[in-house]
Amino acid sequence: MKDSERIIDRLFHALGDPTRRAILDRLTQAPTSVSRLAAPLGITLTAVAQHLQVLEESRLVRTEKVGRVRTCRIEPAGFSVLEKWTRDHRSTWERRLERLGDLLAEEDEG
Amino acid sequence: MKDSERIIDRLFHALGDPTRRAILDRLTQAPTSVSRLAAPLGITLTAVAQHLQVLEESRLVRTEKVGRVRTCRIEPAGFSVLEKWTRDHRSTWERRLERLGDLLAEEDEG
DNA sequence: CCAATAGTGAAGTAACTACTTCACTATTGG
DNA sequence: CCAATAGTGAAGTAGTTACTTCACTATTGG
Repeated sequence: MKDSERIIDRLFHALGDPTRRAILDRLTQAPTSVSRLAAPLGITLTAVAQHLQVLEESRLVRTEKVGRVRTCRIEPAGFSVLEKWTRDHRSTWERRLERLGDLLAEEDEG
Repeated sequence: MKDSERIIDRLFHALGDPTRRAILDRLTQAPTSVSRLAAPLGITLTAVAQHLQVLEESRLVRTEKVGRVRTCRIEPAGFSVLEKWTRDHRSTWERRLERLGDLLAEEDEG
């Protein structure tokens, strides 16, 4: 598998979990600690830490430990990968749809 | 979990597999049969059929069986869901980045 | 100083995923 | 007609994932 493929793989995998998307939504409001993230999720600190590792690997989140507190924040890098993928593929689908439109037009004419 | 959440879940899960993305790429060229999809993938027909089920459920692919042949084609519905999700969330991240920019500006001034 | 707080690491588990094989049905070209 | 073709269904498997518990190491406020 290509390198870029592995990145996309991790990204979609990271986004494919509702708990991780909830974490992202939370972090969109403001940076926060692991415990504060865990509180409303109804799962253990450990589980949240594991999700955060996945999110960090896909560059959707960046964390930094100061003292005993690890602060988590949104990292836009992962999101730009998603945007680029979507943009790249959209043009292809649009082209396909245009072609479909052309075919239908030809059918109408014929 | 909300209904829309389950849709997003399925979508990201579907896109999170390289074989399924390969199938999508192939279908972008032209509609084709299950066997033709399987040929270059090096996995069994059955496996491809299983992937197709996932892709259909996430509305990225539509299939139709005529005679003994099932023809598969791109279905844009799933993609628009992805686009909408990306668009909705991008604005939030951009806002966050602007705020970050503002904070940095304030720091510079202060 | 020290009890409470914040997080880490390792190991286990139940459920899920991406496959496989094999037996089977339906369709069709020659 | 009938052998080859196209796909389906069920059941099994190896690996992964999303958790858990428990024991542990900082760090810090009072």
